[in-house]
Amino acid sequence: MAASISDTLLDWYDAHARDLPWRAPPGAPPPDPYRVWLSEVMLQQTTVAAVKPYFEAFTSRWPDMQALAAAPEEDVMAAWAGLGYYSRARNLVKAAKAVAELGAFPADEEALRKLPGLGAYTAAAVAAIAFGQRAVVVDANVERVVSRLFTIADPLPGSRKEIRERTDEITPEERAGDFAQAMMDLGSSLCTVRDPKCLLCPLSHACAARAEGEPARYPVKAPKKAKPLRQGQAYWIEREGQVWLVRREGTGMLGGMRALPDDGWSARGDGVGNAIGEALGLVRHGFTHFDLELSVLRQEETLGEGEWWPLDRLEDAGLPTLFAKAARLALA
DNA sequence: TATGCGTGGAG
DNA sequence: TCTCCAAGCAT
Repeated sequence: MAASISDTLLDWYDAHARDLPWRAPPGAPPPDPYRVWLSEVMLQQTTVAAVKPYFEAFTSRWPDMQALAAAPEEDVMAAWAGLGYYSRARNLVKAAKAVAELGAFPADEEALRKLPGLGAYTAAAVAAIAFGQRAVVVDANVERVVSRLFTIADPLPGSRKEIRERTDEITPEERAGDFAQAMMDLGSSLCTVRDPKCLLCPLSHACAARAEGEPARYPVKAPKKAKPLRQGQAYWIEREGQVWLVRREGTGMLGGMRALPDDGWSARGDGVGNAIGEALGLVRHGFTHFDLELSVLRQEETLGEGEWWPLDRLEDAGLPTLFAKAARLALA
């Protein structure tokens, strides 16, 4: 009888696993759940290359859950600046406090799922990778690999139920964490979106899409909408080597992050855009669901509640990328 | 189920 | 330059 998909993949993983800062070698005892959790949250919709320096910075500054739970939220938000999806940082702080309160990291998928910021994927990944439990881990890599293995022709996201069932069928009872990481390594290195490298793939013999001849056709995806263009203004208010920064409120766009004052473009669609001032230039920035053209204007009077921030420490303010671009333009 | 939520790299 | 999209979650 031919080796199972999971056995074949685990053999491949034992030989080819990537060495990553948050990962234990194949077959080794599981790494610290705190590090697994932190890495998994950082990796949500974010590339390994982008995460690495943030993971090193966070684990140096806050080596364990207790340290993170004791950190002021604004420090964590500032340290997250540039990584995107800032609700992750807000939920990170909440989850750290909840775990500190519990006294220990929840050790099963159901309990993990209750922590803020842990959805179906992350709860399963932490349960499998940090606690050695069998869990069905489905991320975008797994969706792609499984769609190809079984030529699942229904478009995403409608095909998620079938993909999950198929993933469950091929997930082993032992080493489910290594299996999940192997699937993700396979998806990122060989079974890639555009140019799958089937000649190097350990699962090509079992792959229906490979047999069909056009594996890149999978997964089929529903067409996406065009992004609208919004326009807005931000204000550069400088005095005696300092700049006026506000902290954005709430859980919406860039919520909790330090920022330049603006005209409300994020909440209203387009901003009010009626301020007069020296035009410093235009910043273009793409968000997930719209593109923004932001005019940066010099103003003299402070706007809203905020704080004077020294220009020579502006790097430490933790400005999200949009406002970091605006500041760069103002200081050029 | 659909929408809001960032950013940087690949092709 | 432009389009796609990555170890998704919350509502």
